[in-house]
Amino acid sequence: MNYSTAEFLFSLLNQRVQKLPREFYDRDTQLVARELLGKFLIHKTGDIERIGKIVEVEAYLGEHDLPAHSAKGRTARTEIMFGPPGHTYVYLIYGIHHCMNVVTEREGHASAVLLRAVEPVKNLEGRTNGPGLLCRAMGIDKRLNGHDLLSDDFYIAESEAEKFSTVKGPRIGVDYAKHWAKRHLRFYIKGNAFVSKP
DNA sequence: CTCGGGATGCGT
DNA sequence: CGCATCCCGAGG
Repeated sequence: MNYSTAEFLFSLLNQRVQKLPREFYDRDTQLVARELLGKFLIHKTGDIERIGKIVEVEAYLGEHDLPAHSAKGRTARTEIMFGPPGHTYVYLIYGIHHCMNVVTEREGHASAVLLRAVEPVKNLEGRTNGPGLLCRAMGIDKRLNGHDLLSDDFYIAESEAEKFSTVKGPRIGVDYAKHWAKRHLRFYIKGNAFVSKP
């Protein structure tokens, strides 16, 4: 695998990389979504460490947000979304692909941020520009549902602040959701080549 | 229990 | 645009 520009930059900053604290996630979901851009998703399995830089996300705003799974209420499936912030919500969609979310805000708020795309930094194979592709490349599946992101094997970290512009727009694949479909709850790094649908 | 549909991705 | 492929949640 090539020593990519992103990996080179990451190695330079490696000593300063810090795991995001619980308080990061325990804030307004749209704010968390925007601030997740540029952060590093890190997953260690065995002796392999996979790293991707988050470049595209979507915010899902709790029980009243029609496309949010928590809009169905508290069920076995959505229980994680109603739980404390800083945990993962991973589910299988269309029987094929996995999607990864980060639970936000206080317990009971039932909000989350969907990770839609990452830029490969380390040990990622295949495409990463979509929620299902991202999970495949990062080795993420339902076994990681409910995982605490303050753990040492699966977490999100920040490095030195990187300058970029953020683009916002309607979420993908929720056209059925009336006025909720029109809200600009999707955010991505402007000009980044790994965004799913620029 | 059955059944309809989905925060996707890929091929036609 | 069709379809893979399975889980979920609603309804009987």
